[in-house]
Amino acid sequence: MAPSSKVTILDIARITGLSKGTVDRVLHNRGEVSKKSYEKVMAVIREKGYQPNPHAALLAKGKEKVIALLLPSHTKGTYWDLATSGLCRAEAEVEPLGVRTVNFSYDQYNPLSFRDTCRELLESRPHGVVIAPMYKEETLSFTAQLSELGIPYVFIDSKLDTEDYLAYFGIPSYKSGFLCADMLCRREKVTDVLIVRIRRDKHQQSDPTVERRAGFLDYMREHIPDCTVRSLFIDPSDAAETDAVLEAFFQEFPQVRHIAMFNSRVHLLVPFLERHPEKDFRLIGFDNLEANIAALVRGTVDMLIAQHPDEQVRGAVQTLAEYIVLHRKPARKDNFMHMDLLTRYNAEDY
Amino acid sequence: MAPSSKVTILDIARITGLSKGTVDRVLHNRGEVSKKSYEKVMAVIREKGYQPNPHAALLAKGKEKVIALLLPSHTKGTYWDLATSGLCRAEAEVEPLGVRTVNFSYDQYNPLSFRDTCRELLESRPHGVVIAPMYKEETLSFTAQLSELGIPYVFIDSKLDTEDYLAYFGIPSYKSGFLCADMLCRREKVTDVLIVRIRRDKHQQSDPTVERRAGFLDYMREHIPDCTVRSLFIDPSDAAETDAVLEAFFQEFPQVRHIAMFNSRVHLLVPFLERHPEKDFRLIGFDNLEANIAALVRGTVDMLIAQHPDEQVRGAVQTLAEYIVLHRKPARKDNFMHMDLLTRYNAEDY
DNA sequence: CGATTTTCCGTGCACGTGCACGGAAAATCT
DNA sequence: AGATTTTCCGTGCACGTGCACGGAAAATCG
Repeated sequence: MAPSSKVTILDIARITGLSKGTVDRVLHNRGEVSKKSYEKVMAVIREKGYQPNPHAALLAKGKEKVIALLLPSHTKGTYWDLATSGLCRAEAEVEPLGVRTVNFSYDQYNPLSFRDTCRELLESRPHGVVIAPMYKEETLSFTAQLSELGIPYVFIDSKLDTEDYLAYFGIPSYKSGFLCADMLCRREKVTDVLIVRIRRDKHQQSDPTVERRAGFLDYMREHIPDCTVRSLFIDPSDAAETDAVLEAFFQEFPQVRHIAMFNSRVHLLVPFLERHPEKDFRLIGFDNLEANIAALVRGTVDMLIAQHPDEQVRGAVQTLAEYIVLHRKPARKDNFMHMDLLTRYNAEDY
Repeated sequence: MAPSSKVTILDIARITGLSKGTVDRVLHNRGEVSKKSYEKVMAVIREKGYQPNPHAALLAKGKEKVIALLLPSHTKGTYWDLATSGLCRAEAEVEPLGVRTVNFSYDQYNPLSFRDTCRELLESRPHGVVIAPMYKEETLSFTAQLSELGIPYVFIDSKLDTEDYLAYFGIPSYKSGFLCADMLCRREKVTDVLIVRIRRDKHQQSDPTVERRAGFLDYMREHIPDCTVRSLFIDPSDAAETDAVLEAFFQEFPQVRHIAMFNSRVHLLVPFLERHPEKDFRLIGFDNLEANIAALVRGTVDMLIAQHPDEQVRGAVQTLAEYIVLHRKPARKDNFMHMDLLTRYNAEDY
């Protein structure tokens, strides 16, 4: 017999001469089966290739599974807001599998909030978890608890070196920095580059921007060793100070035209840049926030590298759902996603 | 009562004082129900918001639905081969919905083959169809037949102006030509450009490359009006002739360094280009074929615009399956997908 | 040996829907 | 009026699995 998917539990019962109850016990190996019967059933399963019918299973047990999402709170217009659309699609896709999602969002600048949210999440006893890790230590202890409870989890955005995560969805951070440099400097003579960074809490240790910067700097060393690279720090919550810092910098270094950022706050520079159109700045940064796209289309931003958090969330939820319900292992553990290059001419279709 | 999804047919039967059989007849409006009963059931449904349980339905009727794919035959290494991975993923995703896919591939250079395949497909009476239209007239008569039979269909790659397609997945062709020009010419002084085209059958009337060329030329007219644009035709099946044609051209116009192609056969130029590294050509073209990616990574090809047929197929199958099984209408009819820009630094992760 | 525990297994109901069958009530006909 | 058709509706089984319950057979004990 070809291992067709038409083999039912009852078929196996008939063939082995046992009852469906016994076959069921073997399939879910919950004991109370003699060795002889166990072997007999297993032999038939191996030969005929039994595939459980997910509909019947779902219908029988009825209870829906729930996937918890542990993400930074997605205020409108911020990076994590981009994930929402993907989440909606994912919800629609896994709904027929009897899976529901629940949001647990935390303040990404507050490690205490992260820890509290973790506890809350654990108490809800979900069947699977999607994590965007921001704090290394806290995440590690959290995933340890998940493992102990046998709850599978998937990383998105960045990952940690735990061994038992089910999958990871994100872009290769180091390479994205490399790409960023190439896009800024190819076909142009560049002698002076500015990197604008976010002044932030030191607590945050699991940050892809660190690796991006490393990739960027390696590219520069390799391809344009005599180019000067300078850094500047801004405060994301203080627009006036940002402007002042930029003014002061370009007063001192008027020859600098090329600017790179390794996060999604590109739009913070836009007011300044648009007050100085004569300088013909070239700014490149990350992520397709609405404000960034708008500046891109206006020409103020030269290029964006998008990492599509919506696709990451969607992939994560889908993978987790299939694993929980159908016991299907993901094809790849590490799913590195496209780094999309956005210019004013291909940004409209997101 | 909130319109929770816990309302079953039996609930409705109890409330209306009728039996589940009658409710069932109303739900599938297959008659044999008095007006009074009909209205009573409908009222309850409107108020309580009945949502059928797809598992029970699928389990009960058992029979699987089938989606037919009408695509050009995807020989290994060609454009349509790229769709295969997306098809596999789609198959896995819709399998729990009880949907199967069947391939009907045709020779894209032979309209007769297209017509024959259409007939064959129709005879198999699928529940839904995915079409990549290559021949306009033939496709129109085909979709007309589908409409008559009440079979929903989805376009991918390019679409026709029929009104009753369920959805479309593809990239905006005109804009992709525009983008192509910008990527070739931004930040560089370009005075002379070559467009390499495929000499092909005149029958083919539904070809996105036409619109891409239009977008490209419009960009040039708009931004670099004094740039000369030349054209060249090659035969995709004759490598020797291709080389000869190219040699002759660049003998005559040695100043040309920038080359654009609006299809996936970029790799056909690679042997010639790699014999002349001293010329420092800049070639830009379409689609992430393995051969193209390899040349991109080597630096022979400067950039590729990828349209990800795998995602198109996946979206098409998914949409169709949800429509057939769950009667869920797609969120958008026209789904314009990303145009991905590929360079040597972001091509590896496909 | 009989009594009791343990091991093992079969039976039967539930999940929610689709659909065929047959039968009661109403409408029409003779 | 009774006989016949039409309209309408309820009942019951099937789909494949999960799981609880109870009971037979085997093993252990006194």
